[in-house]
Parts: sequence; C-alpha cells; structure tokens
Amino acid sequence: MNDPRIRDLLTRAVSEIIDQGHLAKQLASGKKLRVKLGIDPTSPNLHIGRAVVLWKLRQFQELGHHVIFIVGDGTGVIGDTSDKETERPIMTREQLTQNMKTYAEQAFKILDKNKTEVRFNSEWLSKLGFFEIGEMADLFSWHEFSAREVIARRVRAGKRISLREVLYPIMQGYDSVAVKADVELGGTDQRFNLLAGRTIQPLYKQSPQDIVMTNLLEGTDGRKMSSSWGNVINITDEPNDMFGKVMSIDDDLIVKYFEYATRLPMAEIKTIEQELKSGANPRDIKKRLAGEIVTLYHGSKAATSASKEWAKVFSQKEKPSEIREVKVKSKAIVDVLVETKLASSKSEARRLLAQKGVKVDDEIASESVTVKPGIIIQVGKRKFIKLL
RNA sequence: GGGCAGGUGGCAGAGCGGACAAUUGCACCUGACUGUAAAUCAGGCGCCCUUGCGGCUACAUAGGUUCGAAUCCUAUCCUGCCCA
Repeated sequence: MNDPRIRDLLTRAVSEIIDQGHLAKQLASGKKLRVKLGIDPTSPNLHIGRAVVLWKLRQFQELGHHVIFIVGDGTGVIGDTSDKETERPIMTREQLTQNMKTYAEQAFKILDKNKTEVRFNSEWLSKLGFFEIGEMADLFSWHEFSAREVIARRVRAGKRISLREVLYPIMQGYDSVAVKADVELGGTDQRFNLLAGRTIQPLYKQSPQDIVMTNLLEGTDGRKMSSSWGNVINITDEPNDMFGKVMSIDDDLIVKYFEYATRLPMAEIKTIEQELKSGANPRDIKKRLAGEIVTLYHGSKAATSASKEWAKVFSQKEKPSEIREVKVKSKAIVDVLVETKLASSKSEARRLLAQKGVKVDDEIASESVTVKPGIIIQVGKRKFIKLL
C-alpha cells in the first residue's frame, strides 16, 4: 500500500473492495493478476459513466496486470436487470452484433489494445448444458436473489420478474471461471453479479476472485448516467458537444467528475476542491473539467478549440464557427424545420415558432418568414443550421 | 388448471357511457432570469389543416351494444395476487 499507484488504484472512484486485504496482498506480491471486466453491448455507445470502470481497468493494465475485456454477446441476450426498474427485453443477436461493431474500438480509446485480451462470452456460455447450469444454480438461493433492492422493489410493485433474469448472475459468474479471473471489476450496481463469480469459482477448483467496485457517475441531469435516460456523455461525442454537455452538469458534481472521469492526479483535484470552496467561479472550474475530459478522448487540440467555441457561442452569444449546412426542398419555414429534424413534427415546429424559439438570421421568426438559401436558422439555444 | 384484480399517452397514475386528445406528478421542449449549472417563474407537450367551441388517429387486440364508449358486453392476448 506504500506504492502511490497502488493506493490510487484501490481508492480512486472505488466504492468497495472484496476482499480488500487479500487483494492488497496479491498486488504487493508482484504477481501478474488476471483482471476481468465484462460489458454487455446493450447500447451502441460507451459513455463516460461506463468509462469509469474502464479507466480502472486501464490502471491495472498500467501496473502490468493481464486484462481481459469480455464483450457480453452471450449475457447480453439474456439481459442484466440489476440496474433496471423493469424487465429488460431479450435482445436479438442482430441488435447485439450491430452494437458490438464499434464497441471494442471505443473501449480502446481507454485501454491499451496490444495488452488487452478480448473475449466474447458466447464462446463458453453456449456450450453449457442444463445439468451444469443446475449445479451452479444450486449455489444460490431464491432469497438472496430476491433480497436485492431492485428486485425487492419490483416484487413489492407487483412487476413481472422473469426466471430468465435469475440466470444472469450465473452467467456472469461463469465468465470468471472461463477466464480464470483473479480480479473482477464492475460498478456498484453489479455487486450481486460480481459476487456470483466468487461463489461459482470454487466449484471449479478456482480460488474466488477479488472484486473492485467503482462508483457510478451521475449524468447531465443529476440522475445516474444511463443510455435510457438520455443524460449521457458518450465517448464518441464530438468535442464541442462533449464540452457543452460537461458544462451543463450540476455544480455539485464537479469534484466527482474530476475524480471519476479524468486522470488528473488526486492531489490536484483536492486543490480544485479547495478553490471551489473558497469561492472560485464554478464555471471556470467546469471549463477546466470539460477540457480534461475532451482531451482524454479527442486530444488537447480539440479540447482547446472546443473551449474557445463554447465561450464564443454561449458566453458571447455568437454563432458557432462551423454550422451544419443543409440543402432543403421545402419552402415554408415549418416544413424546413421538420425536414432538417429541428422539429419532430409540423405541430412542434409551429409550437416552437409560436413560442419564439426559432430565429432566422438572429430575428425571431414567425410562420410567415420566407426561406431562402444562405439564411441561418436557430432553434433554441444550441441548434443551428445554414441553408444552402 | 381454478378464483380474484388489472391492462390508459416516455414513465407513474386518475377517469369507469356524453362536458376526454383524456386531471395530476415526473421526464421532455420553448421563453424569462443566468454561468447553456441549479433553483424559480411563464407557456407548451398525439398528428394534420389552421387559428375552428375544426378534422383525423388514439386509452392491450378483434368484434359487438348505443344517437354516442377509455368507460358496457363477448372473445383473444398479456400482467399481478391467491389456490391446486
């Protein structure tokens, strides 16, 4: 624990470690550990909330441990419900394949590709038979499963819980067996599934893995970051967009974001925390935060220009330097808004116009405005297009 | 397999023959105020034509009763609870 890198590994963005003592000893021993992380391709994009645990994995990688990144093409079909209030529908192979296409690529914005073993868990899950599954299932009781808060809540609310959902932790636990994991990483919402590995491994004469649980990151609206909430900052977001999204997070989340979503040393983050307490303008600190995050995924050049762009558009209320240019067929402003997807229907377009939400060349537009090439249409504060 | 209770807009949840495109809360959108933060306030939130106490499509699905149905009836599908 004297090595600062190990201390950082075991504390930063970490909520709990099982078994803390054992893992510390393992790390100190200098042994090369097999560290596992599984992610189901249930959405096409990775967001910076999911990235928290990926960065943790990266830390292990940097310390020389063997990292196994499991793409949950098998588990994804069944669907994990541990972070859901309702049953997750069974996903089709096609959907998963579609999502997987860019997955590894996105993960490698964070992980070192050459040092990562990528596995697809359908490889071993599809080979299991009923009897073996039964043997594993016997290690768990219904009570522990249903005692989980999310599940208990659903029981109370009289919502359906499919037996399929019970299988999920077993599958994830078996993954650990398949890759002989010494350590598994996951978010705090994964607690039960992570523990399943510890339960199942001994059945296969493996010693139980240690578990590192990372904290969850709130999204732009303060709720947990989740693809289904629409409050995510994707790691594939364009620099300007990403910068803007970070700027819109709640002030109270600033320090947390520094810790979980950037690689700034903790010592520096402490200093920032002090600055905030002593009355620094949160906006400026947030700008720095946004810069750090954009740098991680797009490089410092992109970050600098995104920062300038942001100041231009939002502080000085000027137009962005690059505006999407589109050709349209429609003539009426209402139709143009729909055609360019600035409004989802004509009714909405009319509403926006009626509510002074649309500007044409900086003038508040009405329905009778004439549309001609060259004009700039703005909807709300941040959507701009230029007509060709 | 049997009994009971249910299936309403993105979610939660009212309505139980006309006044229902459907109360309300959350989420979302626009405007004001700002630091594109939060909070607050105002408006909006099916679609279409418009600006009319307009038209169309909607309250699981398919039929039916009625001048008129989210509301009643029948069948089907689905969910929960209890029993076997």
